[in-house]
Amino acid sequence: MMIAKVIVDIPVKETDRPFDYKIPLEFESFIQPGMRVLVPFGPMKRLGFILSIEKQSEIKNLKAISQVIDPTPVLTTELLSLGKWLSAETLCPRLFAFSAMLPAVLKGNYKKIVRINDKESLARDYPTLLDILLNKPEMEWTELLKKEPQQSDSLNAAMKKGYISIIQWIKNDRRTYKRIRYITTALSKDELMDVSSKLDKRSLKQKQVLEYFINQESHLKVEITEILKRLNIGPSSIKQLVKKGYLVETTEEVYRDPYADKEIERTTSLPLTTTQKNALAPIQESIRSQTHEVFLCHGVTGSGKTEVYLQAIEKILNMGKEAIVLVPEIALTPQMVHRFKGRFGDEVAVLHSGLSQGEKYDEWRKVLEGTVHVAVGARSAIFAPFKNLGLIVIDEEHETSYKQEEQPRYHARDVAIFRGKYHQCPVVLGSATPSLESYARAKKGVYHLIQLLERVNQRSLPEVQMVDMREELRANNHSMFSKQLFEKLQDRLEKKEQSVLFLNRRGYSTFVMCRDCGYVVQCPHCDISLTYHRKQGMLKCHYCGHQEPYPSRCPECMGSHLRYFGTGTQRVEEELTKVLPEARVIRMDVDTTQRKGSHEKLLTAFGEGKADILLGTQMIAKGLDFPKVTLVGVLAADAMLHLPDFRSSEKTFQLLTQVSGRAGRDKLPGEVIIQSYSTEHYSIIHASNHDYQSFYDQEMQMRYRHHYPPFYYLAMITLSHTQVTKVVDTAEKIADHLKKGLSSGAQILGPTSSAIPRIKDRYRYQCMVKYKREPNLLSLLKRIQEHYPTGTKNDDLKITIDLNPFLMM
DNA sequence: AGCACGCCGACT
DNA sequence: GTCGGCGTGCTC
Repeated sequence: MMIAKVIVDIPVKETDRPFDYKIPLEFESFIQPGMRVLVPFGPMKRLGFILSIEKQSEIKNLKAISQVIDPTPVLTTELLSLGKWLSAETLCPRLFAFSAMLPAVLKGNYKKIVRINDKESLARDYPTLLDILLNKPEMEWTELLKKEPQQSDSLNAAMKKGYISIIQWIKNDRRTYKRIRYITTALSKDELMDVSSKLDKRSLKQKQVLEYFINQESHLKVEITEILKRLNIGPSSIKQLVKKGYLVETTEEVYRDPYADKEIERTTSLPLTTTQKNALAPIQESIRSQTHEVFLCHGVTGSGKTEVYLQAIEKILNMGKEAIVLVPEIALTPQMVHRFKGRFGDEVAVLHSGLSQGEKYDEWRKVLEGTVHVAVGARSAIFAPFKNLGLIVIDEEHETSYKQEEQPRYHARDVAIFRGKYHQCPVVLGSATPSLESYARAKKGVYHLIQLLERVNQRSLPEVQMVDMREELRANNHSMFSKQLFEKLQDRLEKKEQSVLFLNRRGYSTFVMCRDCGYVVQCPHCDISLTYHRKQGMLKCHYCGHQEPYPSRCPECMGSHLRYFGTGTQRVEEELTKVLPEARVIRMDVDTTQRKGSHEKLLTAFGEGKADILLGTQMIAKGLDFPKVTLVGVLAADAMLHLPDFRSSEKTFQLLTQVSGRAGRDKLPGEVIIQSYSTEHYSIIHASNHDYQSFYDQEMQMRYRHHYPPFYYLAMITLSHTQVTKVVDTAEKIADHLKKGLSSGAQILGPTSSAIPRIKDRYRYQCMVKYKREPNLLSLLKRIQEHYPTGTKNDDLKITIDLNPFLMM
C-alpha cells in the first residue's frame, strides 16, 4: 500500500505538519508529489498538497485520499523544497508558502450548504423552508440565514430532527479555460454549392454563410465570431447549418493573451558598448560553466543594463533553458513589457497585478506547461514553475517592494538565490542605486560586482540644482514652488516641453490643526493624523481607510480657526491651476489610478503630449521614459528623510536619483530642481551630484555606528491587542525570553510602542533584535510563536515576526 | 478551521 | 440533579 504525506489546507500552526493518507489503488499509477488532493480531515473535506509518497506510515487507521485534483503536479520538486525552506526561514505555515507560489484560482473555495435528508417530513412540517431550499440548492448557509431570517427557527428545528444537515461543499476547481468556437466543413466547394442551391428560398442568411465558405481559399476552420462579424448576421443560421450536418463546430482551448491586440515590433540585439560587453562576459561565463554566482550590476540610469539582460537571456534560450526577470510592480509598465515581448515574442509570459485572475492563471500555465521560456513579472514571479532555470534577473534590486509584508514575509532576492543554487545558475541583481546590503556584499566579494558607470551615447546626466526652501521663506515666498522652479516651469510651457513634478504625499494636506488650541484632527481608530481630501471634502485615514467630513469647528475648543498644514498632490494640483492656468496637468497617485487601466491611460496621455506637467507620487519615479521631459522638480526632497526608519536616508537618495533620471532621456538636455528644507543632508547632496559612492561610504558609517544592516541583522516582533496592558505585559515577557535565549552579542531593543501606536483600535508594541550570529534565533522565535496562541476567539493577541524587516512601523 | 470532550453556574 | 457555557485539544 502506498501512503501520501499531505499538507492540509488549514492555515494555522497546529495543522502545519504533514498528515498521512492511504492512496487508493486507482490513483496509484499517476499520483505524484506536488499534486493537490481532496482529503477527509476530521469531519470535513479539505484540499491538500502532496509532499511525498511513501511505502509505510507510523499511523494506523489511515483515511484514504478522496480525490486527486490535478492531472499533473502544480508544484515541482524544487518548489516543494523551496516551500519547506521558506516556511522555516520566515516562520510561517507551509501552506502559506505554497499558496504564495500558485495563482489565486487554484485556491480552495469552501462553502457550507444545506442538504435535505428527509424530503417528505420536511414537506409536511416546514413546507416554506423546503420551497426555499429547492429553489436555491447550493446557497451558502450564512447567506441563507441572512436572506431568510424568519426561517431560522424552522432551520434549527429541522436540523434537530435530522430532516436537514449542513455539509461542506468544495468548489475545488475554479479554473476556467477560455475556449474559442470554430466552424469548419468537411464538404468540398462543389458539394457546398449543391447544398446551397437546394436550400429553401427563404434561407438567405444560410446561403450567405455557405457562400462565405465557398469563397474561402481552403477548408480552414474559421472563428465563429469572425463569420458573424463579416456577414453581420446572428448565430442562428450557422446553428441550422451545423444541425443539418453541412458545417461542423469545434471548440479549442486557448490561453488568454492580454497582449493579443497589441502590435509589438520585434527587435534584435543591439551592438554593445565595450562597457556592456565587459558586463555581459562574466555572466555568460557563469551560464556556460553552469555555476551559481550572484552578480550585482551597478549601472547608472541610461547605461543600457536592460540590453545586457536581454542578451544574457538570449544565450539562455539558445541553450534550451529558461529565465525569470523581476521588475518592481510600478515599473512593470507597457514600455518595459514591450522590450521583452519585442525581443522574445511568444517566449515571454508576463505576470503582474493588472491581469485578471484567469489571465494570471494562463500566463502561469504557459510557464508550467513549457510553452514559454521567459517570465517577466513582479515579486511573486520569482516562483515561476520553470524546471530548467538558467538565469534570474532582479532589476531595481534595491526596491522595497521585493519584500512581501504579509506571510510568507520573504524577500524575492533570497528566493532567487535559493533557486539559483538549486539550478546552478547565475542571479543578476541590477540597480543604479544598489541597496547597502547588496553593495556591501559585492565589496566583500560575496557577490560579483559589475560596474556600468557611463551612459550609452555619452549623454550626460541631468544638471541638478538644489533650492533651500528656508531661504525662499526668508525672501517672503510662501508658495510651494521656489522662484527657480516656477520660472523654469514657465519656460518649459513656452518651449512646449514637458515637466515632471514629484511629491511623495497624496491627498490635499498632511494634517488639520486648530490655530486656537493646537488640536490636530486624528483618526479615532489609529494614532495618526487625518489627511484632508479636498475634492470629497473629507478627512481620510491612510492607514485604516476611516473617513469623516471636514469639521467646520474644532472638535476640542469649538473654535473656527481650523487650518490645514503640509502639502499633498491634490493641493499642488490646485495651486498649479492658480499660478499657471494655461498648463495642462495630469495628476497620478493612488487616488487617480484606482480603476484598472487608468494608470496606463494617464501615462499614455502624457506620452502623447496631452499634458504639460505630470504631477505624482512614488509611482511616477520609475521606469518612465518620455523624451520630451526636460525638467524634473522635486517639491519636498526631505519629506521622507525624517521618518522613523533607519533606511530613510537610503530611500531618499534612491528616490532622488530615480526621479532625476526622468529628465533628459533623449536629445534634449535635462534639468532637475530639488527643493528641500535640509539642503545640507548628505543623501540630498550626494544625490544631486549623482555620487553613489560617497553616499554609500557616509551611510555605511551611520549603519556601523548604530548597529544596523548590513553590519547587523534585524528581527522585529510586533504585538497588537485591543487592550494596552495585555500588549505591554506580553511584549515584556517576550523580551525576557529573548534576553535569556540569545547570546550576549545580540541586542534586544524595547519593547516600545510602535511608530504608529494604534491602528484600527489595536495597540501596537514592538521588540527589535539586532544580531550578527544567532544560530538559536529561529528556533527561539518559533517557540515564542507557539507559546502565545494568536488569533483565538478568547484572546485577541496578534504576534507578527518579521526577519529582515523593511517596514519599521 | 471545525468539532468533541470536559469541567463549573442557573434552571425544570 | 441536568442543560449549557466556552476553554482545550485533536484531526492522518
